[in-house]
Amino acid sequence: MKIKTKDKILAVALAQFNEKGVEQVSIRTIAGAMGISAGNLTYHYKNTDIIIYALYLKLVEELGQSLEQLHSRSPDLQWMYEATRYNCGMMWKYRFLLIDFVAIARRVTTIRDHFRQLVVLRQWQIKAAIEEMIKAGYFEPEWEEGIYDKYILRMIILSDAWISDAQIHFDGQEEEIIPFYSELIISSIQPFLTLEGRKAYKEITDRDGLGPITGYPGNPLSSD
Amino acid sequence: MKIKTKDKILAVALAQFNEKGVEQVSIRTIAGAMGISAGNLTYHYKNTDIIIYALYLKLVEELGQSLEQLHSRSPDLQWMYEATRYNCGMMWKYRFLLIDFVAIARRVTTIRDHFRQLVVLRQWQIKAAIEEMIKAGYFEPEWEEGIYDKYILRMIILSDAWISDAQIHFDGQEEEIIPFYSELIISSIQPFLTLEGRKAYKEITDRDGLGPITGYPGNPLSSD
DNA sequence: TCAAATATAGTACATTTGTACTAATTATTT
DNA sequence: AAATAATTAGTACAAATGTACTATATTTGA
Repeated sequence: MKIKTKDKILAVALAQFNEKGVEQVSIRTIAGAMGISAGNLTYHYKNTDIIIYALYLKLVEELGQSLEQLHSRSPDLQWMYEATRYNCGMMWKYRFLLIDFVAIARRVTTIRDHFRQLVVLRQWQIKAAIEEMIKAGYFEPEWEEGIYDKYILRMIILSDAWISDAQIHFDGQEEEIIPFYSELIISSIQPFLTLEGRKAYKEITDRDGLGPITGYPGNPLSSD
Repeated sequence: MKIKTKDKILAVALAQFNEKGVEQVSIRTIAGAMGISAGNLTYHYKNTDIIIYALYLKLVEELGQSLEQLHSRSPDLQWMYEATRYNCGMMWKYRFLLIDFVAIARRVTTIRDHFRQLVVLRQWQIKAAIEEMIKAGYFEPEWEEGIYDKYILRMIILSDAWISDAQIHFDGQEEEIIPFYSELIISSIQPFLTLEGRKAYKEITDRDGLGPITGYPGNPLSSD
């Protein structure tokens, strides 16, 4: 019983944050949607900042769990594909955090510091995976200093930014969004693949019915 | 005299938006910084939304001017480089718009619709430039359907997202930010270049002293 | 059971924000 | 110079927000 209310608050808050954005949600809107008093809500969470922080911790925890699972396997293309897909889903679940991240980081500085470390971790991880796959013959060896470092940075930025893009360019059709953008992110490895890498990549994408981009609304590149 | 106040309001508002974020700025904070009354400010701009919209129009106009200039030349690598550099500077000047874009688009729906069209335009433009450069032998011809379309989309997302990334990972050092990210964006063409393209690219970056990434704070990839 | 801890509702208050208005001042125009 | 328009200051108000507090109600544990 204890835990139930606290968890429900987080769930309702998450839904409201995602739908309306951080600034449009207050203790009172959450309490109102739950049918409890605002005074009661402050008993559990003093203000919205604390709720945001709690949700951030949940995201980090869930991402961490996926990392553990994936860490047990040796990284290959399939691994990269699954990891991206999974992370995109997770981020979409907590999308308000990424959409308003700068504003949130300004309000809750702990999140900013923590996130910085997270990014560093991700960089190491991807770097290791790529090196592995160069050895395995899927990725071209680095033909000039620093190209993979830059690529990793671009990929990480893209991994956080696609949600904002989706929020602006799609209206509503949730089911299409995650497949679309996870493919877009994954496809950034294409120009680095060897011939063998391309073959392996094609196998994976064919299996999942991926191909040229479609469904980007109002898009001249979109083949519809 | 007439115009002066209106323009100064926009200037002060821009500075405050960039520094504190959209939600922390009100008619009163702007008026306070200017030393005029809030009542006076509402005479010129009824509320902050209208100020935001005015600033958005200014950004669009300034970007349009750069497009015109660049349009008179035939697109080559040098052109792409300069365009990126210029656009980055412009976006940094109006960075609050991009940082809180989703929140702003929710508040001022006109901006959202307008921005969607803008993105479509940019896609066409880049697509045309790339086709040109494939013909010129700088870019590899498309070895699989759709790779350039996806690349363009990734590049556009990155072009809007780097500012948020900078806001989180850099503290203060403004001078470094624009060179750093404009190079990061430009470098995304590297894996698509032919041998000849690589040579041309190297010439450009060498001239400007660009190379492997440095200066990304707390970065394992950063060579310091 | 019955005291203590936990949870809930309700109220009140200081701040802030957009908005609307009035009155005064300054520029412009005829 | 007089009249008109444009600009500015100041005030007031309703709505919303975080915060703090009190008073019940409910659960828990000894």
